[in-house]
Formats: sequence, structure tokens, C-alpha cells
Amino acid sequence: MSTKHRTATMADVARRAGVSTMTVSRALKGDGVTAATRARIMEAVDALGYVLDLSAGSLSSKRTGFVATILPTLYNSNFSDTAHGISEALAGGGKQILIGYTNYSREREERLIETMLQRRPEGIIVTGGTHTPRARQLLGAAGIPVVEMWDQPSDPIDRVVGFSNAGTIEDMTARLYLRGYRRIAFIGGDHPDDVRGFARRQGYERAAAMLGLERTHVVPLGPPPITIAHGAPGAARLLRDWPEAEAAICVSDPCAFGAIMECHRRGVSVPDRLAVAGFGNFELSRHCWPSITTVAIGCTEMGRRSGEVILSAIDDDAEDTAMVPEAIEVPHSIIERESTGEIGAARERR
Amino acid sequence: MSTKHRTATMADVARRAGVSTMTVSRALKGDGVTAATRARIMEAVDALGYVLDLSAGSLSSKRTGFVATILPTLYNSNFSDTAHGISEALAGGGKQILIGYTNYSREREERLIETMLQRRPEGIIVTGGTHTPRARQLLGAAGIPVVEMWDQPSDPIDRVVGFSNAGTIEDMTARLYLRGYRRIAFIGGDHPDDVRGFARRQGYERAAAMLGLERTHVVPLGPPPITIAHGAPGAARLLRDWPEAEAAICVSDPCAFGAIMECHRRGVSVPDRLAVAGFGNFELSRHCWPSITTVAIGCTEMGRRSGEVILSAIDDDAEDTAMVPEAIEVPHSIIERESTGEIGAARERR
DNA sequence: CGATTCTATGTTATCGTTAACATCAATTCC
DNA sequence: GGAATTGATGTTAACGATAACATAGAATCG
Repeated sequence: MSTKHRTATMADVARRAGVSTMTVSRALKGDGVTAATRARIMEAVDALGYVLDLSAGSLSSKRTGFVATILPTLYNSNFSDTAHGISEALAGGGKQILIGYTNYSREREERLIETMLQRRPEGIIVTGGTHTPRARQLLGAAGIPVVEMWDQPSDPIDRVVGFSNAGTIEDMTARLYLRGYRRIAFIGGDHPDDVRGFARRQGYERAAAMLGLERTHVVPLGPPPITIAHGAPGAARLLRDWPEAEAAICVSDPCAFGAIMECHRRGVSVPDRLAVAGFGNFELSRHCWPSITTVAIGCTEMGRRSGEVILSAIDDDAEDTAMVPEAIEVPHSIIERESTGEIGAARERR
Repeated sequence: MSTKHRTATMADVARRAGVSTMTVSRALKGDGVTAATRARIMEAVDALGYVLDLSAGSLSSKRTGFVATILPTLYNSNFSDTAHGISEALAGGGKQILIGYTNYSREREERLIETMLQRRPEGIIVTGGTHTPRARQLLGAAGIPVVEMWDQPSDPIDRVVGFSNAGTIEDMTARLYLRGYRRIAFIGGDHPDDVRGFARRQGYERAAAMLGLERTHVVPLGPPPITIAHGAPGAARLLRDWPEAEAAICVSDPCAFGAIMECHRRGVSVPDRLAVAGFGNFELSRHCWPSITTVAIGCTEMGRRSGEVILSAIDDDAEDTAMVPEAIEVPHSIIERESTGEIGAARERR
């Protein structure tokens, strides 16, 4: 397209406006410049089609305006919500998000961190608190604020914006207990790569022990990602291996949805014959039938908070206020819907 | 963290390894360097914890390694799939994706393009073919390859990787006609901001005209994003305003899902009393009950292709081969599932 | 074996912007 | 009214890497 123009540079603009490049630079960032001068500069900018070059700017100012963000995947709406939240918060602070996906692999995470640090981000947000030793080392040595989100690491690198995955499912288990359920199973959370699913399963087991449940039962689903497609075989295996189970807590909502669909298919009534609960409060769960009892986490909100924490950490750093960063706990809540009921009520209905 | 080290620079590495910075630079990119030299350099890199600075590199080499990508939102899994595909393709070519969201606003798109061009991306991928005049002008003047995806603009800026949204729904309408449906409605696609939904609705109307359907009926849903939540009221209004309707084509799968749930709630049998079809082949649609007839687009594939097209365009540009870029059409297919049937069959069953 | 081609490495000069400091005129103040 | 302050603008020197060209020794060839 168009004449083989060498793209205009700030010097070109300066020349045309009859000022120095510094004045152009100031005018473009809204620093103190006379209205008249600014007008002349803007005219030149438009005439030349000048676009500021931030890679040059960052080199000089040592501020790239990037915040790196590492997520397992975008296929899971919980994570894309988080990405959205981060992106929004950063836009408010004039920063640009730099996204990478690990596909649930710690090795990929390590490589990703290495690559992204080459862009000299001013902060970095990672998912979870489990990293390779080298990844930890890279993050620590980078000299920039780090936020670990979606978890509550016992040994955090720096800032944390998360919640206890185990805790949420402990609560869910207790809630079902309160509703009269005693034979409660868990579907998923068996694979160590599924760090958060693993923690949720542990929460289930911990709660079961504390509540004195006679039996626990975990249906393994293998490595992440766990999708709707995993729910059906999960339910099928549960019904086969523990037909007396009264309730199944699934590692996530999509999985719960798949499980419920399988129950439909087999004429197993939900929740009368088997109650089903999920995790994540996916949009789906509110609208399907029966609607799904779930753990709600403000994913977008968690992203927004993470972004804000990074932004303020970046500013603090400028002031060299090495204050101890507190860990922010994102609240969660159990949302009871149609897919679970009360054991007494269920018996009456029968 | 740690001693107030000035972060190591390439010159530090060079000094320690007893070579020039050029040799370090070469070693790091895998250019011809003796094994012995490379080993010494790597030792220095490790010892100093050196991390290459790409912002400096890009300034010098005038290649940033960025490809800007502009999407309406990540909340829609079709788009996050596309983002994933692009990201994958770019990673293969050693480029980094730079993502931005418009929230379906053309003004935001314009601002986003402006911001992203400041990062000097080597290519840019945008969603759709409808832009503000200034956005078009910016894209044209940027002097980098542009891909418009998810559509088939009549007046493309540069490359295109897309499909005809109208065409897919034309096909869907024809398919339903073939199955005996004559009273077919469309839910959504009424708002001009929903560019692709709008086109789909037009496809419905075009097909209706060509097939000689006696009546068309559009249930308006307002501005995007259209979610599951919109489907229920959509279905409700259709059942009220055109109770004789035999089939409803929804602007997207989530909307179709919501509509079906509303039918469940009202005891309206799907597909016997009302057939429902969607668009996008969301995971949900394959697994819900009844499973949803839909238009399948390879979203991840479309992203991957877009990424590949950009990569090869970037290379071509280097060779200055100003070949006419062809528009790539992404294939689509109608997947018939349980939510639609045949009118004859339906009548027998009643 | 001398001429030629590689190959590994070094030197120099930017790339386009901004930080830091300098200057000068216009205000403000006692 | 002169000193002190403020605000707009200019000058100079990086920022950290790489392109382009230069060089010298090793490998190849007829």
C-alpha cells in the first residue's frame, strides 16, 4: 500500500512543528506544553501520519508498560474471565497485557516465563503457586512484582490474590452434609497436573474425615483439561462402582453438567437419586436443567484485583516502599440450585 | 529481591566471556559460533542471570516479533478458541501475540488499533470487516500485513481468513426446509453492533425469500454480547408472537441453549413442537439434551490459519513480493442433532 | 601450493525515544 | 522593584541491542 514512505519519526514531527523532539514527546504525553505549540505539533502528527514508537520509548524510559500474564488455557471460561478482568484493570493503568498459555504444563510455564521476561514486563501474574524450581528462580530474580492468583500457596513468591481450592470444596461437602447427604463421592481431581482440581479433591477428603463420613470415593478422570465430555463417563463409573452414592461433587461445572446429562440418559433422577454439585459457577450452570449447585468465585473480579495489585506494586516499587505484601483472599460462596436438594425431602418425594 | 544489582546487560556477558557483544548476540540466536565460545558465553549468561532484552533488540533490528490481535471479547468461547489458534500458530513462528478486546464497539476497536500500532507489530489480525474510517486508514497506512477474519468483507483491507456468516445461515435455513420445516423464525441478529449476527439474520431472510417461505419472523435481542440468558426470553417471545412457528434458528448456540431450556420449562417439546438450531458448535451443544443442531466453524483452525497467513505475509514482505493476497474461505458444515428433526416424522410422533 | 571461499569474530554506527540537566522568559512575592 | 519561583522549551547523552561492514585465519580447490 502507498508510496514507499519511510515511516515518520518524532524528529520529522519536531522539524515540521518547529520544536525539539522533547517538546513533541511532552505534547504527546500531555505534559506542560503551550496550547499553541501542542496544536502545531498535532497538526504535524496528523499530516505525517506519525505514530509513537513505544519500543523506542520503553528502551529509553525503562518502562515497557507490559504486564505478563500466564494462564493454563483460554478454553476454560473461568480463565478467560480472569484474563478479561486483568486486561480491564491494566487498561485503566495504561498497561498492556501480554498473555501466554501453559496448557497445564509446568515446563511450558517455565519456558513462557523465560520468553516473557525478555520483553521486560513491569510485573507478572501467574496462575497458581506450583512452579518448577527454575521458574521460581526466574520470577524471584526478575526484580518485578509477581502475583500468584487462583490459589493460596503456602510459600508465596510475592503477592497473592486467590482462594483456597481445598477450602471451597470442604465447604461444599459440609453443605451437602448439612442437607442430609452422607454418601458423597468426588469426580475428578486425581491428576497432579491438575493442581487446583487436586486441591479440591483434598478438600473433599479432609471434610469427609472431619465429618466422619464412613466412605469416600473418588472417580479419576486423568490429566486436565477436564471438559463436559469427561462428566458422562465419570457419572457412569460412579453409578457402577458405588450405586448407593447419594451425591457427587464434580471438580468443575462442565464436568458436573456432563455428569447430569449422563444421568438424564440413564433415567437417573437428579437430585432425587443422585445430587450433583460443581465448581466455578459457569454461565451454563445457572441456565441448564436442573440448574447446578456450585461454588462461585468472582473470576473476573479476581483478575481485576490481580491487575490492581500489580499496578499498585509497580507504583510502590517506584517509591521503593518495600512493604510486606499482604495476600488477598477472594471470597467464594456456595450457590445451591436444583441439582442438589435435601435427603429428607428427597425421601418424601419418592 | 536481593542485592540492588543493576540487571546484567549483554556487554557484561561479553566482558565476562571475553568476546564482543555481537558474538554474544549471535550465540543467543544460534548463529555460527564455535562450541567452545558458546559454552563460555552460556556460562557467563547463567552466572550473571542475564536475560535478553527484546525491546532493545527490536529497536535495533526493527522487528518486534509482535502480532496484534483484536477480538470482540474472550467471554465467547468461539473467540477464545480463535485466540488460542492464533497464539499457537504464532508461537511456531517465534512471534508473540498482543491481544485486545473491543467489547463489540467500533470506537474501542479504533482506539485499540491506535494503541497497538505504537508497539510496532509486524502484522495485525482483526475480527470482521466493519471498521471506522479512521481505523481503516490506520490499518492501511501501517505498512504491515492485515488479516480480517470471521467474515468475508466485500472490500477487504488486505488478507482475509473467514467465511460468510450469511451463507452459513442460508444453508441452515435450506437444511430445515429440506427436513420439511416451513414456518421458520430467527432469534437475534437485529442489532447493527452485532455485525456477524446481523449478517446471519440477513442470510435467513435471503434464504426465506429464495425458498418462497410465506412468512419470516425475527425476535430481536438487542446489542451484543448475546448469551445463554437471552435465549429464554427470546423463545418466550417467539412462542407468544408466532405460536405456529415450527423451527427457530438462533444467532448462536448459547442463545439456542437458553431457548431450549425455556421450552423445557414450558413443556414445549424440542424438536417435536419447536425445532431449535444454533450457530458455532459450542462444546455445550454436543452434550446437552437435546443436543443442538448447529453450524460448525473451525474456530481454532481459523485462528491458526490467520496466524499462518500473517507469518507468511511477514516473510513475503521481507522479500517484497507484492503478490495479490487471496482470501481464504474457512469451510463450515451443518451438524444435525436432536434439537431438529423432520416435520413428517414429528407429525407421526404426535 | 597459491588463490579463493568460508567461517568465526570484531568494530562502528545507528534504531527512535526519553531522562536529566540547562536555559530563558514570565510570574509571583515581600 | 529586585529576588525567587515557576513553566515552557532546548541540548546532550544514554537505553541495550543488532545490522552492516571489516578482518583474519582455516578450509577448499584445481
